[in-house]
Amino acid sequence: MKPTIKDVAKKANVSIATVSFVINNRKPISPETKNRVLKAIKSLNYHPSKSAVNLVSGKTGNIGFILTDDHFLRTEPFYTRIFLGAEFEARNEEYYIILTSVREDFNENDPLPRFILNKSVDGVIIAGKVPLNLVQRMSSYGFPTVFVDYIPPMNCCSLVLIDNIQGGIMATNHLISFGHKKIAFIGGDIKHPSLSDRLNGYKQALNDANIPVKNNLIVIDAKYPDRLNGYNSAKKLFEKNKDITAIFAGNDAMAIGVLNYLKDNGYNVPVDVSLIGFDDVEADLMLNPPLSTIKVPKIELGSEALKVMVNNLKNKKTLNKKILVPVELVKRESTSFCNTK
Amino acid sequence: MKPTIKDVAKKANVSIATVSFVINNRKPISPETKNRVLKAIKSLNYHPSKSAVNLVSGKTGNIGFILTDDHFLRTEPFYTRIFLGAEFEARNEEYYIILTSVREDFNENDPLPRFILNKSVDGVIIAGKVPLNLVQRMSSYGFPTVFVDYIPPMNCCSLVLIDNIQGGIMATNHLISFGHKKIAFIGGDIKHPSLSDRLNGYKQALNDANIPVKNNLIVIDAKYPDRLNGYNSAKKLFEKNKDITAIFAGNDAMAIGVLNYLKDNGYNVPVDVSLIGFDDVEADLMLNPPLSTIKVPKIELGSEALKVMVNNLKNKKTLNKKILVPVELVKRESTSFCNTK
DNA sequence: AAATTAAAGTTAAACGTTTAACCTAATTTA
DNA sequence: TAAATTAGGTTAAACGTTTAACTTTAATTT
Repeated sequence: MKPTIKDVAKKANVSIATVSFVINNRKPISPETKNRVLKAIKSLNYHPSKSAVNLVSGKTGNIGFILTDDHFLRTEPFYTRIFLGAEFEARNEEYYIILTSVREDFNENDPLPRFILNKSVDGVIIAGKVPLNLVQRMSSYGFPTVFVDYIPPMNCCSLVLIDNIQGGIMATNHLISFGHKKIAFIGGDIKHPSLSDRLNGYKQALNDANIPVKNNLIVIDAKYPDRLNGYNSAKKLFEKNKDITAIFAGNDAMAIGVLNYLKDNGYNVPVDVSLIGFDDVEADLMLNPPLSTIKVPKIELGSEALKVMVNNLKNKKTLNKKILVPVELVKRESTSFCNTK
Repeated sequence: MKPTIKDVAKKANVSIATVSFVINNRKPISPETKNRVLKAIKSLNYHPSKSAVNLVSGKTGNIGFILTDDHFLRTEPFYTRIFLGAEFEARNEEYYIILTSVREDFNENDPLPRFILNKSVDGVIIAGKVPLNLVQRMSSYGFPTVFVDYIPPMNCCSLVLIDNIQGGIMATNHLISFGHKKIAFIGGDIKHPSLSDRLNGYKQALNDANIPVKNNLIVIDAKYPDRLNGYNSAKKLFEKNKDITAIFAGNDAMAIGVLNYLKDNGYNVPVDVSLIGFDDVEADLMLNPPLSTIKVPKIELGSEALKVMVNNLKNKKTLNKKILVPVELVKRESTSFCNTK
């Protein structure tokens, strides 16, 4: 039978309250007593019953984690990494994470995640863009909520975001520092805040360097930022502009498409054209040349989200905190000095 | 304040025991009373406290799910799909799944997953190959355990496995049915049970068709079944044998490598050589031609594992049940009739 | 030296369920 | 017709913790 606090108390010859005080060190206990208790705990291999603790504390000790199926199953382990970061941090904080996914087309007929309905969590972390309907219906349950890599339309919660503007600046500055002046930006649907912020960073960096921002060097009409659209956007770009020497792609998937286009059309990367992406995904290293990029620290996004959550939970007040997680320039082989003047 | 069973009892004008009986329908309750209770539950939006239920039942209502980091973060969403299948099934069974990952090099210095140490789960599902040390140390905790897609060295637990032999037979028969006789098998490290079973299926199908099994048509010396090794194995194969008309690759990753080799060397697939893989991963559809393969139902592996788990939990006896989940032939464009005689 | 405070414990209530044991009235069985 | 069973409930104990309230002894303050 699993030992209980009573067994420990009996063995250490103290009351169960004393055992509890030792475990949670809430009250001064003499070193001798404390040692006896600790020894008893160890020898019995005692662990407090979570249900009992939860019952009296009114907490569940669980944190819900929601993302959409397609984010979870995405080829690039982006959101899975975020989850892992959160899970890792949860170990320190003694929380369990209950992961669940919702369909991309979640609607009013779909039931909310079970842990919401049954109130089996203390708070909820939402990663990536999720259907609006979900966010709206959840809000009435009043769970402390942290969004990661997504800004919900309502101003309600703590946010953990990628510092996309700064990343855009860094990527562009990296190209500028190599002497490039004809720098293009290729991004997908600009309604996605991440991409538009990266574009803003691009513009800002050009302005700061007194390089004029030209609209014909900006291709942002693709629906979805994937490889194929990267390829097509590059095509569109180069058919009108021959003298581009550097490209900043809104993410690595598009950058890979751009790279394929450049290769197919006889451009040498980085000798003829420098190319930098954004995200830092595994595939970057398999490329020829390996892709320079802005590294997004996915694990940290997750662990940061969990820290914010725990903080909100401890302070009882749900601050609408916004955290911008810094990104990092990763210089590989796809960027180098500008050869044309 | 969250409503309790007392609030429901008061509102329905019955004792709390009656409410409990209605919820779990353990005792006969008159229709009128039952209705009053149900109505009260609904109007208060009452949900039983999980902690309280767990405390008295001695169960946690949680199932632990363990896999290694690299399996979780794998580019192909194989194990994530298995998890999703389990999670989905868990919804019906009213269990929560607590997912955690361990490092590939998990050793005696690493702590066991928290939910094991704290006994916060009723059972554990282990997906894919995990370090032996983990399995050994866990076993002393006596949790009901179900392994998915991995056969641990000790005979101890329920197993949910892919029917690899049958799949190997199906793939080979598919090629045979197209008139092929010179059929090669390319697999990686044959110590992995999945691959060796697929090879066994291949041999069995050839035998049944009275086609001699030739060792020079079997390449199984690659360390790891990935694309690169698929490419190299194909090279090795074709440098010695020119008259091969069909290839069965042990998994899709290797098949993709094989396809690349064939293209690089002027072979037309499927006109010159038919090619079939195993797994059915997303990348198959992006190929030219799309790859014929044996589909492994990942979601079902997970849901099956959860069903077995729940069964073990309910019957109190942990049966060492073995389940072989059937696979399915997916005919695409990479296989067709044999053109040489 | 008396009064106050602090240290180190103990006791018992509370958390929200389930369930064994009990009760009453109505129905069935012999 | 008396006894036994069944339907439809209630009461109270139990699950394993935390914590407020209390006690005793020792140390500190005035």
